[in-house]
Amino acid sequence: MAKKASYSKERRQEILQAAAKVIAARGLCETRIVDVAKQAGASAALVMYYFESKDRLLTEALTFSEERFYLEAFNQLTALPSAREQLTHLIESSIPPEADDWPLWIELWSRGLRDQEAAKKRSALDRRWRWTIADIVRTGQRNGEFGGADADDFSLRLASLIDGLALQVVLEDEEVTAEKMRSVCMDFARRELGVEEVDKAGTG
Amino acid sequence: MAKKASYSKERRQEILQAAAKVIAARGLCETRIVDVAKQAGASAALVMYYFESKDRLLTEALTFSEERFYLEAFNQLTALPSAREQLTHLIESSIPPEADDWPLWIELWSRGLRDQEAAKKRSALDRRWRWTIADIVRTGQRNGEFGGADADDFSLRLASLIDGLALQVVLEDEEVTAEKMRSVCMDFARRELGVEEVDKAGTG
DNA sequence: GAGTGACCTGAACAGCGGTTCAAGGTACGG
DNA sequence: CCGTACCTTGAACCGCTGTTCAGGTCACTC
Repeated sequence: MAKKASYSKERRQEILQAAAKVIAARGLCETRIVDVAKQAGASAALVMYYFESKDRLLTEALTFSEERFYLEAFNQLTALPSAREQLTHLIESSIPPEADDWPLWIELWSRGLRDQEAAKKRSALDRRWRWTIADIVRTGQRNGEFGGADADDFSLRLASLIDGLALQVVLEDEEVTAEKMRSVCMDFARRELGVEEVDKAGTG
Repeated sequence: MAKKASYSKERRQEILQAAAKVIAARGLCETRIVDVAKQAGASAALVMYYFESKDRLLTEALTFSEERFYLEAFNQLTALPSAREQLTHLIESSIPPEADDWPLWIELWSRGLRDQEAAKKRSALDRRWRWTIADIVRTGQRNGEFGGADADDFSLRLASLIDGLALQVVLEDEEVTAEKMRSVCMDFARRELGVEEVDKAGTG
């Protein structure tokens, strides 16, 4: 209703990106508007000019950042020729610390517990992520790369596995290294779909 | 070194429990010392008397609460006669909303990103949880209830799956209901270990 | 060159909330 | 009773931070 005109879209996005950076560094609780403003090379008042409140800024920053991550990942995927390679790349790109936005996801989870809007957006992002997996699987099954498992079931299980494992890796559980996460995920995919790991085709 | 004598152990625990309750209700960021004090039927100054700072209170409250949860769950498990029933119960007791401390776990995760102490404690708790699963599996394999899979591998995969799925359920993803989580976990266990679901043996 | 509207800021406001402190119970030993 | 040690509190302190506001710059129009 009382939605303010949003003015310069670019400046707005700069602030969102700055906010995401600060959140990733300091955490949601410890993020001050002044920090965000400094990071964006602006004044605190300007941040308030673009966002009605700190609350809205934070929620938007988190979802904006995850949206961006998804789009980039999706873009990279479509450039790959085979479903096998796509799935391998998807798994690879989920492994910390190369995948560096897990901290933001975790903050989004905790925010989603009380912020209805954040919860809704998070669900939507995750659902799209699972659909992406399922689509890869279906494509692979259609052209004979993959066998067996139901695509939707598989995507839910793989996505959950990735979430659970990445959590351990990010929080530095000694028993769950990035390498361990990789092997567990790839084993899982191989067993369920009959995929062979794609050797990272070398430089020319 | 400069550790204050901790005085009345009971009062201290009352405060910790009160803190956990407030955190679960309001979230970590929004938890005020006054809220905790009110919940514990005490003054804010008393909370400061038992804990050097708000920071320490929060971290201790989270880990204390999870420790309690684990002990209770473990206790229930040992009362069950067969490995099959133990595993089923373990899965059941992880499903929200019956399992009601997932919000606290999520807060602990986000806190673990920056609080070294919280991260360490979380890792330890999770490792112990996985060992518990692995022990059940080994017992079951020894007496012929279960077959196949490597116990440690299985426990990591099941625990990760549970984390990932519970997350979706807690954050109310429409596609992932509690029932869905149950069936996915049980299917996974059945497939990997050859378990049949234990019918909840009725009231004798 | 006055007017307008988008963009931006420094400075001040306001009140919240962690922390401190001086002091009042209360129990117990001598 | 007096002393002491633990437990508890109301009240004050004070720094911090979200938010507001009055105004300033710039570009562009008539």
